[in-house]
Amino acid sequence: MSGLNTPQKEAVAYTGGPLLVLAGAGSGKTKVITEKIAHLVASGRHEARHIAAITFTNKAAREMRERVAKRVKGDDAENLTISTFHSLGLRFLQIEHERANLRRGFSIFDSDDQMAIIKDLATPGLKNDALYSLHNLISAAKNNALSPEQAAEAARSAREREAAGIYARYQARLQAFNAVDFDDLIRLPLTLLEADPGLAAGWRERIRYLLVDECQDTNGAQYRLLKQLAGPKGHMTCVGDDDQSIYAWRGAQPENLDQLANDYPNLKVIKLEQNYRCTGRILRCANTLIAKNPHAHLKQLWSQHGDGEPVRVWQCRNNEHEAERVAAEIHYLHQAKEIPWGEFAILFRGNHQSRPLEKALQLLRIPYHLTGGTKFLDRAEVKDALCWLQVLANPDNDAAFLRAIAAPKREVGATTLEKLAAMAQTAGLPMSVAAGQIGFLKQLTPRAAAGLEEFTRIVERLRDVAEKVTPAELVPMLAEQSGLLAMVRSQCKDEASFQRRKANIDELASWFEGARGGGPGELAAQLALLSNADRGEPGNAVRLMSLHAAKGLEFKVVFVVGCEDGNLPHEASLEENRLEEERRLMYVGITRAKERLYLAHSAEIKRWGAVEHLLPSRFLDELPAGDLLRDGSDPERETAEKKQRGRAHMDAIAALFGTD
DNA sequence: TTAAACTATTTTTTT
DNA sequence: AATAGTTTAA
Repeated sequence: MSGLNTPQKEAVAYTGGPLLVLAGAGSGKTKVITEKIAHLVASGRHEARHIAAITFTNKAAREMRERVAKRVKGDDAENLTISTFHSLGLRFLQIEHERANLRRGFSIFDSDDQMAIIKDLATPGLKNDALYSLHNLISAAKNNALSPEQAAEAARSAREREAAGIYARYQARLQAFNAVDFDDLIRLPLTLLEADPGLAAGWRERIRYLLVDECQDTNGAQYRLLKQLAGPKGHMTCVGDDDQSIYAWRGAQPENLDQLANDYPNLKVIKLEQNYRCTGRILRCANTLIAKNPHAHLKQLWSQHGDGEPVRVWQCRNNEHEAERVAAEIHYLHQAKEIPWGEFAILFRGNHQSRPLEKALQLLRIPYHLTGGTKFLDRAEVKDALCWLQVLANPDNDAAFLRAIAAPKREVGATTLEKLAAMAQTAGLPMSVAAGQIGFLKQLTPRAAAGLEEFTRIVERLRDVAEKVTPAELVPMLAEQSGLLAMVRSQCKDEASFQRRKANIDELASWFEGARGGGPGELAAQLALLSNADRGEPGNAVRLMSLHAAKGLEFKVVFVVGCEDGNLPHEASLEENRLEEERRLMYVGITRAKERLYLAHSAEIKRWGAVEHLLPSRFLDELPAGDLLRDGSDPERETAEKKQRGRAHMDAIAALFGTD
C-alpha cells in the first residue's frame, strides 16, 4: 500500500461495511479502486471471481482492467469482473434469459431502432422533437424501473399518459422482436432481482464485493441495482464526486450519493481532497468556479504543486482562427518543450466542433485522434453486416430482417414487405420465418418470391457456417455470400473508396477477434454496447473529444475551445435550468489539465451555414482573475511570445518543405 | 423496383 | 453545410 496517502490507505483497507469515497478531481480514485481490488485478493478476503467493479463506460472499464492487471496476476486477473453497468446487465440477462422471457440470441436495440418503433407507434405526422420527447419520457420511466402500467399510473400530464401508452405497445414490440433496449439492460435484471429474493441471494453469492466507480452518475434503476447486488449488509465501495455529475440529462441522480447514507446507516464516508494532478493556478480556477454551485458535501481540494503557468484565455475571431491558434500552440509546445503529442487534449462541448480543429491540425501535420466523432458502427456497410448477424442469431428481429433483406437489393420492395408483414402478423410468425414459407411466397409476385427464397437460402447456409467458424471468420464470409460486398463494390466510384469501405467490414471482423464463443448474436449484442468512442488505439496523438468523453482522463496540456455563452453553457441547458450541470462540465474540462490550460472563445461561430455572434462564456468571469492571462491584458508578454512562436512556426514550415 | 433529383431539418452530451 | 427523407422519373 505504499504510495498512498492516509485517506487513500484507509479507503483501501476498510472492509467493515459499506463505504463511500468522495473523491475530488485528480485525487487518485482509480488508484484507490485498483489498489482495493488488489488488496482484497491479496489479503484472501475475497476470491477474485467474487469481486465485481462497475464503471459507466467501456473505456473506463478497459483502463481499470489494465491498471488492475499490473497488480493482480494470472487467473485472479482473469476471474475478476470488471465491466460497465450495461454489460453486467447484459450478462445477467444472457444467463437468466428465460426469467425475462427472452430467447437466446436476443437483440439489443440502439436509439435508432428505438426511434423507429416509437415513430411507428406514435400518431402519424408527429414532428421529430415530439418523437424525441416521447423517447425521453419512455426512457425516463425505464430509468426509474417503472413498468408500462406503473408509468401510466405515475403519469401527471397528458403528455406522460400518451408516452405511457406508447411505452406499453413499444415494450410489446420489443418482446415480439426478442429484443431489449439499453434501459432494459438495467431495468429487467433489477425487476427480476427485486421480485425474487432467492435469485438475488444467488447473485450475491457470485458477487460478494462490489466496487462502483462514478457513483454520482447512477440513475434510479442503477442505484437500486447496486443495492440489490451489494445486499442489505452493503459489501461495497462506492466512489464518486458530485462536482463531476454531468449526466443528469440521461437520468443520473447525483443525490444518490446522499441516499447511500439513508439506506446504509453504518455507511463510512472518506473524503479524498488532495489533488495530485493540477498546478496551483489550474486548481484555483477549478475550485473558484465550482464554488458557485450549491454543495451538499463540502470539499476543499488542495495540492502540493506550485502555481505553474497562468491559465490562458483566448479571444478569437471565429472557430477557424481559434483552431489555427490551438494547432500552432500545440506545434510550438511540442517543439520547444518536447511535450509528446499524446499529452495534448482539445476538448469541446459538441462533437461537431471537431471539424475546424481537424483541418488546422492536418495543415501542420500534427497527428491526432478523434474519439466519438466518426461513427464507425453507424457506417452503412457495418450496420448492414451487423443486421445480417442479428438475423442469423435472432430470427425474431424484424428490424434486422428488414435491413438485411435490402442489403443488397434483391427485388423485394416496400409493397412486398408490407404484404409479408401482414401475413406474418396474422400467422404469428416473425418476418424472416414467414419469408421461408412456401404458402406465403405463392401469394406474392414471382420476382419478389424468388428474392425472398434466395435470401432464406443464404441465411440458412450462413447459419450452418456460423456453427463451425468463429464470428471473426464468419463476418468476411457473410459479406461475400450475402452479396453485401458486391453491393458495396457497385456503389463505389473508384477502387480506393471500395477498399476503404471493405476495410470497415474487415475491422468489424477484427472486433470479434479473441472474443470467446457465445454465438454471433451474443457477440453482436456485446458489440452494440461498445460505443464509437471505444474504438482503436489513440497512440501518440493529440486527443480530440467532447468534455463528457474526457471525464476520468488527464493531460499535460488542455485546450477547452468554444467557451461561448450559448455553447458552454449550452443554450438548451439554460432553458432547462441546468446551468449547474454546465458549470460542472466546465469544471471537468479544467481539471483534466495537469500543467497548462487554455480556454478559448470566438466572437463568431458558424452554425448551419449561417454566422452567429456569441459572447464569452459567463464561466470565464467566474474564474480568479489573478490566475488568468487574458488576450490583450499583457501586450508586452504577448508580443514577445508571438515573436518566439512565429520563429518556431517558420522553422516548422521550413522543416515541412525539407522532408516532403 | 430502383436511382436520381429535390426538399426539409438539424441532439449537446452517451450506454 | 450536411444529410435524412421524400418525390419523381425511368
